[in-house]
Amino acid sequence: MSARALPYRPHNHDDCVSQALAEARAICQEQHARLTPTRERVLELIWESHKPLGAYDVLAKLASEGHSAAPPTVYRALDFLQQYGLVHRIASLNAFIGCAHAGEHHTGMFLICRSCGNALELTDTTVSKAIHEAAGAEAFVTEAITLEIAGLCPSCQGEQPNG
Amino acid sequence: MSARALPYRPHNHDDCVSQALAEARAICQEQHARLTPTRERVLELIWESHKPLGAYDVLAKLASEGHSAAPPTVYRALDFLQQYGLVHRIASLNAFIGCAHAGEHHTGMFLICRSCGNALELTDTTVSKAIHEAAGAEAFVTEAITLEIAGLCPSCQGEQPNG
DNA sequence: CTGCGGATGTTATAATGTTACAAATTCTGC
DNA sequence: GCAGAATTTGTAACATTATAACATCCGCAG
Ligand SMILES: [Zn+2]
Ligand SMILES: [Zn+2]
Ligand SMILES: [Zn+2]
Ligand SMILES: [Zn+2]
Repeated sequence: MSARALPYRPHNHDDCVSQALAEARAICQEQHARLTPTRERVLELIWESHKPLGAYDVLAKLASEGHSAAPPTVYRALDFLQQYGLVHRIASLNAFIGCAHAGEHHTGMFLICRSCGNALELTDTTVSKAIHEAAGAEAFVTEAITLEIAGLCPSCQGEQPNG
Repeated sequence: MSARALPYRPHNHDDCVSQALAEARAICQEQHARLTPTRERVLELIWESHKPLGAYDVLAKLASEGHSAAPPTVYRALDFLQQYGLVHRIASLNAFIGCAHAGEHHTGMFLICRSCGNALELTDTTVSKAIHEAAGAEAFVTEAITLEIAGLCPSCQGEQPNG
């Protein structure tokens, strides 16, 4: 598995998509989960870019391609994809993004550019270890971590320092 | 300024409230910001417990005490309070909680118990340093950090390990 | 008094997410 | 293949969270 492209750098994004879909198929097969056409299409739409996409944006794209769809269709697909670690929900944006480390049992940390909207998923053991230790020091049992960093990506610095 | 009580331990919570209000008044005076009755009352309601409170919960409490109020009233007060660092928004819960470190220029990290609902705000320099370094390694300019840990607080462990 | 700016009131609406139940599809044991 | 069970999908209504737009009030400077 090659290194991931940085979202805010020009890159052949079709590779991102096909790699994500291939991994998804493999993971679902291994886990005996059914990556149905709707679920796969939703995953593909989420991967259309590296910008987190709202559920209703996905819904609109589905509708625009003739797929009769209502909110539960999308939310169910997204729930499924989250369950198998194929997408993440970005709580601070009410939006969803494809997981860049599917199947790797990781704690995602997202760098979200407020200018271009792209999000980069990182895993950093120093960070997650520090978090677990801080929580452990309070005798708290960690189950889920939401870590989202808003700011400016390298490409957007200098251009518009302010909104 | 004494150490804060742990939210999930029995404590004299009136002290939490009065300390928070006193700090808020001091901060607003210093910053030439107007802590109007509505804003102060909203802050007080947020501080009614250590559980994050939804905007519409605040609204209901205001209404129940005769204060004619609509959503914008609450959201405006919450915006103001956030702006002056007196409350935090918990993105993963769509809820708000009083800041335990008002005026201290900090990055809050929240331990949120899924059983009792209480949230503890920590500041941990090891964690924030690790986060800033990880973001810096990607040449990302950090502006805001959302860090919310869901799990079980000490008081709730053992009782109901599952939902 | 008068005008100005911040704060609030009021109504309506947008955006996000869920419940409930019916219909269709897929799987399983035979 | 076929009956029944389980999963998935369709559909309509609804719940929750948040904002837009505009009128009004209030404290204060001139
Ligand atoms: Zn890409
Ligand atoms: Zn991931
Ligand atoms: Zn308390
Ligand atoms: Zn705080």
